[in-house]
Amino acid sequence: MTDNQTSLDKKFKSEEDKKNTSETKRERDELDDLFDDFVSKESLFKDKDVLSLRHVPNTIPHRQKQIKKLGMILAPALRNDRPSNIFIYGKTGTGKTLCTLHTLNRIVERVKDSDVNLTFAYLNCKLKKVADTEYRIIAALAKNLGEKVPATGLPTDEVYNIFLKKLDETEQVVILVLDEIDRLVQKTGDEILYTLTRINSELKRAKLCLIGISNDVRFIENIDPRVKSSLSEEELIFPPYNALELKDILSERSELAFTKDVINSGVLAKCAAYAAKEHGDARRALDLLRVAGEVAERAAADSVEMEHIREAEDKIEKNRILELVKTLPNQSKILIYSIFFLNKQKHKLETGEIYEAYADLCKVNDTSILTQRRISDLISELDMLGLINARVISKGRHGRTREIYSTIPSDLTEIMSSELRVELML
DNA sequence: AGGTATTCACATGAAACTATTCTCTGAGTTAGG
DNA sequence: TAACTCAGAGAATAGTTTCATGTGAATACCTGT
Repeated sequence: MTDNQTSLDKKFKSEEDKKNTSETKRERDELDDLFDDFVSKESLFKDKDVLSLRHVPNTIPHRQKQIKKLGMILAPALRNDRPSNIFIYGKTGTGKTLCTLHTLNRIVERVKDSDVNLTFAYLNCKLKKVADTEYRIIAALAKNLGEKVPATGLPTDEVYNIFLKKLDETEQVVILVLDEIDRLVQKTGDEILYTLTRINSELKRAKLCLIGISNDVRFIENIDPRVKSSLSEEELIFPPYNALELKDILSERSELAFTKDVINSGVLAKCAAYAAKEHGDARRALDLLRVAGEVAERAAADSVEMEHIREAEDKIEKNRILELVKTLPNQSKILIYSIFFLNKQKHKLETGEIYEAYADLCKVNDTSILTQRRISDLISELDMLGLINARVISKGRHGRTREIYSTIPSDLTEIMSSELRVELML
């Protein structure tokens, strides 16, 4: 056992010494050239921001129907009446948030010069530490109305009262958008929704309208029926975009984002097809286009070609995995590092050997060692994330175990391994 | 040969424990009247 | 005296461990031919 351990230690250590040698001398002049090139070359992009997720475009193709309906539902606000509560659902990247914000912005703009007092608050319930508990939601809302509340220390109903009081101070219509509302309910239960839907009966002057946005269609089915009926007075469904619609969106944005003739329609179609394959997610399509543009620019090409798309696809996927691994808890990082490491010598691994390697690594890293039971669960989690492939097999007399191997291309595991090693101080 | 029992090496579940984060409370402090 | 802060108590929660039980098939062991 101990022999085994020290040899493993050595192996882990020996690899990091290999590469810190040759790069320093010629770096400087090359870097100068690179900068010169970059400055002299004209950018492919006119305005890269248009392709970013934050960008709110002026027109939203293929969503007129939804926007119109939203507008119709919200229109009573123009007359200082309370619009019906709305429940919106649709998959990610189908423009739910975008359309909602667009419509709200327009309506607020419209109302600006009149004497109607209309505001809206947008909260993304997914954001940790911002809006993922009842207290935080209310606190965030109160802040939104210009009321200071301490981040902690007050009873929830106290904050609630502060919020109520401030809200009712003036005659106004407040539209509250709760994005990813399913996360909120998942974490904290539907009590808060009940409170919020009932709030209007306690208000004298102000009126509150709720807009709930959810990715999960089934979400509305398993919440309190009282909440259900009052939250979804109106329902709005955003279907996924198909490839043609995605192409329209892309071409519209690409005209704004790129300089002329950089992109031909074949490339756009390819982007759209790729994203349509992934359940019509416009966000992905735009991302892909942006990265492809960057790749092309880096390759000093005059236009974005198919191969750039392919490369971008690859790059995005790699980034996604990298991001995933980076956000893993420490123990899982050690675990996946040991899997990567063992994978180099052997394709198919078993729980037992991984656990041994993991335990050794923990000792090296001076971290507490979790039990095999827990590791077993962590392995399942990694499997769910798609970082590894694990399936239960029975090897007869030799027991039952999981057969485990990494699904990540080896060049990427190399990169991650070295990053993890630095991070974990192995 | 065919059938049954054993055994391995974990998987899977449930309950108990722990550490961390949230809420709440009341004492102390501050500021305004 | 009301409003505000803040430390610390208690509740809720997530992450783990402990204990118990389950699993599928290669292998060992019988049994009767």
